[in-house]
Amino acid sequence: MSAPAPTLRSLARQLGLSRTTVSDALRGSPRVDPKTAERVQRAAEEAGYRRNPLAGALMSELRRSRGTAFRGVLAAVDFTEPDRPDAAGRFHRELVIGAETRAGELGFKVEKFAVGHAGVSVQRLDSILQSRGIHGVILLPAWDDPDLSNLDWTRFAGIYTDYIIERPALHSVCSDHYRSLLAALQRIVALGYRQPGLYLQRHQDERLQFRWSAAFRAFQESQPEIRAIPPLIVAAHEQETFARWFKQHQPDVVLGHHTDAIDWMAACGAELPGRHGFVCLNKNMTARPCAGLDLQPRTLGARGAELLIAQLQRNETGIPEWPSTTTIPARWSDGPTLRLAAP
Amino acid sequence: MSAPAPTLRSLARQLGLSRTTVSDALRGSPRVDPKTAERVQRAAEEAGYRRNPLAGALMSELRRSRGTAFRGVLAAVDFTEPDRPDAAGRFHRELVIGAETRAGELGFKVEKFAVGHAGVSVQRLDSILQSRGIHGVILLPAWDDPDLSNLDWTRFAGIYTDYIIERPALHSVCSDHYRSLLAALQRIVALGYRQPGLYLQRHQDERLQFRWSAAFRAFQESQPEIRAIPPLIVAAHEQETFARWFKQHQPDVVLGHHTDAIDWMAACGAELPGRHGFVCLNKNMTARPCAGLDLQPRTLGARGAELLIAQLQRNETGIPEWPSTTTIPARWSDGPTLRLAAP
DNA sequence: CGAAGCCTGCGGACAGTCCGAGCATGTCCG
DNA sequence: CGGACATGCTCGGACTGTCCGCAGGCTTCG
Repeated sequence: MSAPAPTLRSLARQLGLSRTTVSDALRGSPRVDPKTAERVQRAAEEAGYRRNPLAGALMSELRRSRGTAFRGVLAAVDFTEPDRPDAAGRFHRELVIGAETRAGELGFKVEKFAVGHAGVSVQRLDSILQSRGIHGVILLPAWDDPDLSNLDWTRFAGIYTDYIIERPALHSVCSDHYRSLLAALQRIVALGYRQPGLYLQRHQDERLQFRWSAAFRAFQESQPEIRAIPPLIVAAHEQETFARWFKQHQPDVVLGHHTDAIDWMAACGAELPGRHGFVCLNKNMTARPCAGLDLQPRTLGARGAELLIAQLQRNETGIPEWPSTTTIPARWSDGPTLRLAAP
Repeated sequence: MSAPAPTLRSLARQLGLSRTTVSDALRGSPRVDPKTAERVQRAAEEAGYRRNPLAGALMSELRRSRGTAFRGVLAAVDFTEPDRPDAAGRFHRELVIGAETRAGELGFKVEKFAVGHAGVSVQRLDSILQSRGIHGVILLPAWDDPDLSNLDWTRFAGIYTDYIIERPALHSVCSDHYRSLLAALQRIVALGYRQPGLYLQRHQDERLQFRWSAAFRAFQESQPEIRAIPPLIVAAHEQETFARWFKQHQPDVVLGHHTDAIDWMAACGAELPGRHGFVCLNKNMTARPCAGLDLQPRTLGARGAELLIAQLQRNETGIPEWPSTTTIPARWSDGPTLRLAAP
């Protein structure tokens, strides 16, 4: 019943062979005599031997790297684009810091590469990565649809730090915008606000397949005590459009990316953080202090590195059959544009 | 430049201590002299020592289980509940099959456990898992909120196959309901339908934080050529309620879980799959052939096992600081309740 | 007949952990 | 004061599976 589980060594003893030969035989190495191999395999099956997966993973990694200092390098690839907002730079830097830190803990290094507009071509990147022996690629978020299908993905494992997962469809990590906005609204209501308004640039909502506005409407629908205000979704930010919407619908709190709206609200007679409030939907994209959501780029970068390294350790490259998206909720952060307790 | 990476042994040699003492010191064991411990920690930091997580995972497992060697076992835990719909059984079985298959490829086995109502208590589960040396737990979806915070999570790594990630908040894998519904609607519109209607049980939408209805409304909002029909969201399925809604709003295609609705539509004079259509939102929960979404329980189970094993290989147990949700899109599946091309 | 090459199998080294053993020092009590 | 016992600290052994180098025996061929 409780016989000790068979190991390579016990099996070898029983067969009168060395553990090495048994190991080689079970993995089908050409170094062992086919007759011996078959004998070993039969004995292993009879004894119910199962190789320890942890030991296997450790040893193959150990012997392969042969004492060299670092075990692997990941590439962080940035698409330089002419029309990307400058503020995105900070978000990117934080993502990379998170990835670097976590990768370091797991024995990997991260190196940055720029592609497109102000960087190298995709072809060139391919050959650089090949010659450097880099097999893990972290793709930083791009403003427009990037296209990396030209990379020879049979040799790489990759991960996006964004929702956009086409061309090619790889695994990705990103914020859980939907859930985070619901949580933020619950918080806001707990603070006594009753007429939340959403203010977005159309491109930003479309990029996320309308997750911001969908969560907002779902919340309005599920909370009868809230007065439903139609979201203001614009092509470009303009004070006049905003002011018209604000005066017509009179939201007592506005959620949005564009922090200039704080001034525009004030210009319309709003009192922040007393009767009115402003919540920023991505605090990492603005330098202005305010309450809002921290989309946690560091944590995202860290989890991305983790997922990528797990793939490399399983020796998996290429485009996954079913790409998955791993999301992390945003962290709420208080600030001077919102009251701290219900009045 | 490329000095060999410092190991426990090299560090010990350099300090004139044994590898054991160094290991104990770095892990804060009370067995070492605090002065020695500090000396070791400083030296380790200086040398840039980083412990190999794979070796750590292997060794702690190996030495802890003494004899009954680690053979990589995961527990699939099912919450037996009196009020869960029977159809859920099939979804669960598929999840487990997916997990078993993928785990097998990675050298792990899966064993099933039942908790609650018709199974063991959480306390009992804890001691069973401990004594069996199992450290990876896959939590199958529950109809109501399960509570597993009584498990001693410092010793386990766990993953949910569901959105619900409270008590405690672990990582999870589940379908991307939001994105899948958007994709399904796009497909339906391409087939020429113009008045899609959504039919849900309230509990099912609430469980997913309204993701079904939110995606539906977001699609209506973004597609002006669609006639917006208010979703029918009921406490319990009743033909009369459905018929009233159907006759009033006249959807030409209905999306829902409850396949009886197909008969109810026909009773209202609908022609399937000609002028009208029905799309099932979870084909794995019904035996009736129809068009709809395959939420891919096998793929979910496989990815869950993968994520869990990656944690075990990093020797990570306990409740993660930032729980993440990994989602996989549903697969579209044609069927006899929907036309195959635009008329 | 000797050198070269192949086939087959073996031993060493490697990672970090845990337990029991061992040694030195301190304490207590007869 | 000395033996018994306790405590604090350190060390060595054993454990997992893999990979490379090495060695002994055999065959081949000039």
